[in-house]
Amino acid sequence: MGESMTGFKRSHMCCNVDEGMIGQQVTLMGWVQKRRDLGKLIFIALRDKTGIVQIVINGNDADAVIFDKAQTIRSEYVLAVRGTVQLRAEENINVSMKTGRIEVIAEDLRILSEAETPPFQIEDNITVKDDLRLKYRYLDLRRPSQLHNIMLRHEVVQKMRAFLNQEGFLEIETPILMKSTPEGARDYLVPSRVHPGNFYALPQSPQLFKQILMVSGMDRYYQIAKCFRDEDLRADRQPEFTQVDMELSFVDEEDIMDINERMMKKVFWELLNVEITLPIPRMTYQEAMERFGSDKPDIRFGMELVNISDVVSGTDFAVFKGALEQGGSVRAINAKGCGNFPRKQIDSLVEFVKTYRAKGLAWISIQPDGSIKSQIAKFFSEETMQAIIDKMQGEPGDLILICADKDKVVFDSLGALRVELSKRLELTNPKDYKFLWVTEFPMLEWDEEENRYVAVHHPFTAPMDEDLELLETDPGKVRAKAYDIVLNGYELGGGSIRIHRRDIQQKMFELLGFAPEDAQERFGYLLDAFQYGVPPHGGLAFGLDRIVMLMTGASSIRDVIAFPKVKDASCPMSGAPNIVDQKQLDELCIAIQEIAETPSEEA
RNA sequence: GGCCCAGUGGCUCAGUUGGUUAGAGCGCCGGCCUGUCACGCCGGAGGUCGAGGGUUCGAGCCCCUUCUGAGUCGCCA
Repeated sequence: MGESMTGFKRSHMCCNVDEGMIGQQVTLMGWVQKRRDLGKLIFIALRDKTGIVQIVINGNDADAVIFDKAQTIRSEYVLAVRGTVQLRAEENINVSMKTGRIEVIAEDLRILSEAETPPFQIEDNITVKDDLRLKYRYLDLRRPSQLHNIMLRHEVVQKMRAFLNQEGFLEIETPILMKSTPEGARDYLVPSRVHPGNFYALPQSPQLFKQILMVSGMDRYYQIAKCFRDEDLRADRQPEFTQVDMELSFVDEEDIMDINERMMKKVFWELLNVEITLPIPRMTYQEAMERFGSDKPDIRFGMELVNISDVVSGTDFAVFKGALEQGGSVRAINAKGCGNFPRKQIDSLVEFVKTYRAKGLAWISIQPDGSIKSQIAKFFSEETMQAIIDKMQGEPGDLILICADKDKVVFDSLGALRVELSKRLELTNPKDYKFLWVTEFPMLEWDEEENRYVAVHHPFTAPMDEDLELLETDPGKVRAKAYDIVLNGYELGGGSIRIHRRDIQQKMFELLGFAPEDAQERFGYLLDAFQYGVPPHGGLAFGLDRIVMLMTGASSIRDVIAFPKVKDASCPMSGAPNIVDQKQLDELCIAIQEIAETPSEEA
């Protein structure tokens, strides 16, 4: 059992003890990182959130009770230590420790809490499986790298708050229990006890509320907003995540991009010492797709897509011909210096693009002597092969990878392929931060399943003024006043200028296939608000988790969230979600259907 | 739901063509040690090889089923 800390009051954090305090008495509290027992001399590395300091218990000098107690200490015990700061002898200095020039000679010691041996060692550079780490997340968070991530996240939020406050924003909370508007991602539902059979939804974003705040005249709003989406997880996607959400009145796209890039510049400079040159480059959606096959391109490396449809337009080669006849395209990337890839590796690239529904991948390998190896050479004349190589600026040692299909498949496949190649070839440096604005997103996208247009962003996104006429004639071609901020291949945030004209909003609902009463039922409170004087407005929301992930170099947003969920959206530590009492269900008038049992042994 | 990878002491892994008693490092426990800091030295404990079935004289290894986890596609206005 632990001892009381009565009579002990912490005077310093472990790493705040320094050379200026030689001879001074300090009281430290923390966890035992390590006990090194040399017999009559015991060293204890004591750790708190600031780091580690060395405690010394000398068998000749120390009180026998203290020394005996020190011998029982194990890793992760919680201690209170009172002692005197001492300069280490020259030969005992540990230059790799912040406190390596000093140590604390223990005069009194309390074991505040004993500890079981942890299931994994509390130190960096361990490779423990994620589910074990997350089951014992409180231990995992003791590791310096995880602690650092959480601390940096805190700093990022503070910097952003400070910046936005200075720019005249108000931080305002919006409801967590809100109205479900089934459009887009699945909602998490919360049953209402007072209204049996009725449900709240957890917000996928505070979108409508923040627009209404603009109608209220709040002028500039932000919120560190928890958002919820009941969709499958990814390394960069959690069912609950945090957005730095903002909305501004009387602004256009330029104003919003300006404020946000200045905020990013400040955060990266003050926290990482990374200089971001403004303005952040911009690229239209169209250009991003054509050049990188992605609306969130990683522009740290080249290997851009090239359309070679014209070069192969006269071909009889069925794969290319078929793609072109169906309105698709033939595009390629030049994997510089990959001409020496063995067949097995090329085959794995072919398999890779099949994930993206490409039927295959044609390749041309240019040997060091300039000769050509290609599985499609037999279908083309030498002149055509050479024309392809010329267009791809192929040189000896290069590997040209060609995909022919519908544009979407070609873009998805080659876009993902260039990223995959950059990983295999280690072309990118995670400390290299290349921001990009992607602009002029299409406003609508045809949904084959639902047989109607759906909003690419959301139904309140304003069309570009020059495309207004297209709303009537060719809605699929209308571009939106929408913009995404992209960093190293990740969508960090996105936003838009909103529709504030009633006629355009109605047209939009019409195109999306909402009957007027439908729109009123779902979004009526916003439309009502819009009848009472709505300022032109727009906004943006950042994925805080992703920003911090990229800033820390973590490979998953789980590493920058204190208590993340795992792939099946459960929490390995707390065990959520769980089955609830029948009594709770009864109170909510909820009946659970028979859940199909997994075929148990002899059911 | 699809594809793919993984599952062997507490942790991370090795384990040959299917062949004796399944190994290593770290951790843990005990002993020794007054300048360690990845302490050192000596000794020790610890395994249903994810689970079930099959093939075989013999399975950690081969086959089938299944569970768990990771990544990804679908999905994510």
